[in-house]
Amino acid sequence: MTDRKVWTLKSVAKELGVSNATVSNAFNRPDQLSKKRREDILESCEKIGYSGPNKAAQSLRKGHSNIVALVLPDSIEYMIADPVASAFVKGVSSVLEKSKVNLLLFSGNSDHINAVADFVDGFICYGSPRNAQLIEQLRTTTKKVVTADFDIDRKASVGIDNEQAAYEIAKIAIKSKDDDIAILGLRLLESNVTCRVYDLPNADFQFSIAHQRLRGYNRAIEDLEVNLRIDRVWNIPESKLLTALIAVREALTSTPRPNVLLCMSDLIALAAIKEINAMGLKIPDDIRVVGFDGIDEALHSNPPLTTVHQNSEKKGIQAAEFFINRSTESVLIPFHIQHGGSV
Amino acid sequence: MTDRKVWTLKSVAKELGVSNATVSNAFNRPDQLSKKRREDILESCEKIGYSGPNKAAQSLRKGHSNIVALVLPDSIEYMIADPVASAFVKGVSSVLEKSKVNLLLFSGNSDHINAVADFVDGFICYGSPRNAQLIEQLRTTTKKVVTADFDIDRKASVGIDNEQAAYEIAKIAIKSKDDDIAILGLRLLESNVTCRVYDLPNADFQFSIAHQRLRGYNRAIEDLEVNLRIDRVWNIPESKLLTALIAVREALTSTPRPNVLLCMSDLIALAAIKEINAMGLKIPDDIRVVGFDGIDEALHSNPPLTTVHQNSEKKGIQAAEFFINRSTESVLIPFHIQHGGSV
DNA sequence: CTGTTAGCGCATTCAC
DNA sequence: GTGAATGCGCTAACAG
Repeated sequence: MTDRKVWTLKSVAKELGVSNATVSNAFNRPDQLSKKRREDILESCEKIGYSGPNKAAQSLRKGHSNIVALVLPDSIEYMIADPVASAFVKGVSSVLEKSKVNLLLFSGNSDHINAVADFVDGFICYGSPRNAQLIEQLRTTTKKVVTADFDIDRKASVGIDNEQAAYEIAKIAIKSKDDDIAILGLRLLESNVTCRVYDLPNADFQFSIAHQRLRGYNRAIEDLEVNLRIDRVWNIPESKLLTALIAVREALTSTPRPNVLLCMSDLIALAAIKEINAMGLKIPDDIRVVGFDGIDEALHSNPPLTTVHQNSEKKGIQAAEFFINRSTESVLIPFHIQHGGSV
Repeated sequence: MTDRKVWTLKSVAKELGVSNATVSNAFNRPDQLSKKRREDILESCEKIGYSGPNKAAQSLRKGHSNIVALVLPDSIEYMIADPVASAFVKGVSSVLEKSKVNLLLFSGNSDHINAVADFVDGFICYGSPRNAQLIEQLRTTTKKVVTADFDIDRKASVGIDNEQAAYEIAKIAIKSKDDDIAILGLRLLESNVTCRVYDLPNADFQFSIAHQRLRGYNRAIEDLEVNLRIDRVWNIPESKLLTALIAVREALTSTPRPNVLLCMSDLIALAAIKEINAMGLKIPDDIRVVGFDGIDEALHSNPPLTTVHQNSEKKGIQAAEFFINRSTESVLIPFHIQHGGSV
């Protein structure tokens, strides 16, 4: 295998007997030289195997790379397992691909956006990254930032009205003042544990979608004048069946057994439905269950899940379009209640 | 909002009254200066808000970036929808994340690897990219390349013995010399159409996994001395239920109706099972079906699918490890027959 | 241990 | 239209 010469713009210019600028212009600024000259040069480059200016050097010089980093809430593996996150990524990538912008996947567990910040034109950030330091880094970066399901002041964002959605679904789930409600929360706490939540953190975390949803539930609970016992709120650290199952079992085996389960994700609700069926209890007669997200699987449970449907793919599309258009807007995307048979 | 100064190594050096090299060394080569000096400098940098050398410039200078491009067979959206591809990506990302290497997703529909080649340390290429030009570009790049389910001469690769696997599963599916076999192929043709295949292309395409599997099927067919009619091979351009359904219907409505379906992916086989059930036919009595891949859904069809199980996630792990270790090996990963009730 | 120098590969002035 | 010069931000080699 003969090692082929590695061309640079400079060496190409010398080879062709023209100046560097001319070669550069041939690739970047057609108006700066005659058509014929340009075509000759491009043809020669093709022939010798020079496929154009080095993009890394170009990026250093021009200050942009045509790459955007998608900051995920957690690991890349987790994103793949989570249908909601996958749908978002799908939406983002469809827009970027059309715009010929490349996508770098960035784990929410990473230490520092610096590892990629200088290579990318900016960040699309989906949900609050597990490593909270990234938030501060994103807040202070000079690069473009669009967030989704999560806000950083003065940055463009897309999301839904989580509080209102939670309020509406809770109103549907709760039918009587005597209902005994349990809330299966998703990432209510910063820590990675599945447990009951007695005290809620005060800080930034209050703005997480989990807390927005919790406020919605609570508002419905107050409106309907029902009582929420102090030991009825659980934290689940990630939206996974097996993780959710732990909290589900705790809730279902507590005495008295709650008869309304407000779940902050469909995956949690589906875990609950499975467990309730396994226990031989009837949904919705013995227990009512509502979810959040509207994933496909929610249509196929027994009974189908009543849930908040949000269009994650569209959210991704919107976020990517905001990025491309350098928007600084914040929008709320519509959601709707999807009626199954679980209430 | 006060615009904070954007520091460069040079401006920081001037500010601190030391030379560029000293600042650079403080970040990159601790052995080149006293501990105290280093700590002082790093602390000052922290204070003024300089978070270290620009990675893009660093990469231009050093020649590596700690980013690897994962070249997908098709769009990113398609990868997300395909459980086999997702599992592969999951495997790759788990290894890269552990090694603190960043992942750029690169669509197999892209025009040219140039768009990212100068930013990345190399490519992991999963399956033959839809845009065949990328293959040639990958062949001639000077960057590191590892391929999976697909080969480029002289590059490291991981895969399974597709021909042998296809041979074994076909031997299980075929039970009599009188069996009437149909082959539902995945990407047997380069073109994006769902249709019968009468002639097979000769060129490079012969080395695709589809053709390896076809050879396996054919070897079993010859071994068992059964006859494969000339109009019994279909091409399906992508492993999707709806796309597969078209070919499935063509096959099932042809006269005489085949009684053995050799499917090159589980998704295709599952489409077939669904359709056969809908037609009121019995599996395996009326028709036998086998798949390829061993995805989770194959366990839950009615009846469960008999298929070739391959560990895609492990394949991803292996590919990423090859990349990290600069391996130039080619390995075949074991597969096994997963017995369901469909034969 | 420190500072100076010369590029990494390129794009943009500015004269001609 | 063209070519030389400057610098994007950095690091490695070298001299001190």
